Amino acid sequence: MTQLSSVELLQAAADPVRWTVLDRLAHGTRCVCDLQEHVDVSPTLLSYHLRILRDAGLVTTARRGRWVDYSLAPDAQARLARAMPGVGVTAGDRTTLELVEA
Amino acid sequence: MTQLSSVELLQAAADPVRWTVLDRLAHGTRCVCDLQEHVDVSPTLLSYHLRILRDAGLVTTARRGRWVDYSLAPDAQARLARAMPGVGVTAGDRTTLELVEA
DNA sequence: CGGACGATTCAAATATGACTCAACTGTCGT
DNA sequence: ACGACAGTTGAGTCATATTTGAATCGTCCG
Repeated sequence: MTQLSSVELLQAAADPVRWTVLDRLAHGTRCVCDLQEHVDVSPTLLSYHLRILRDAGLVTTARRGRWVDYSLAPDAQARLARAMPGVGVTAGDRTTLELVEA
Repeated sequence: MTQLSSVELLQAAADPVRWTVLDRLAHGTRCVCDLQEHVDVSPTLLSYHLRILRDAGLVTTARRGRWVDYSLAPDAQARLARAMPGVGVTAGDRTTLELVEA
């Protein structure tokens, strides 16, 4: 997992299934079975997308009995924020809230 | 241009050429000929990628004589920030700088 | 006007990523 | 140990985004 580029990171997030998973994980740790209920794809396909998120280092996993729990990696939000084009330029000190509500 | 989803917006940014263009435009308005020097693809291909950014509403254009100037749309940064997964969750009031430097 | 320049469009070829299905691993309950 | 459950893996198929080359449009200059 050789430190991904900004583009590779954005590509990992720029998919309907993976975006939904990341968004759900932002609420906290979830087992695959929970994620499954939110995406309407086959278990196999979900697994495929989860592997991409794992490989990107955006999520971490922990087995709990039969289940596997997924969590957002601690630095996931920060790495994604840093991956946005024009970050070194705008930044200054605007809050994300300001950007979101602009 | 029917209001794009978060994923569609991220997909527009998640490409090496388009990311580079957006990043460069964050510095200010640039003609195609300037962008051309920063991407190492054929003029035809650059035009293809620029059209995708236009269709996404992330950039605007203005003809100036023989040249065409591209600018970041006023709300581009904000729309991209809003497109990040987990935005409604984290947000609070952390500065982008905090996220970037975490 | 005619040619050169900057940039875009079109149609066709290619490459990449998403998706499917069958087989597999690890864990629990009996 | 057996079978069911939760999830993953691997090898293919298919769709779509990317890429290419030829032709085109608008603008400037001699």
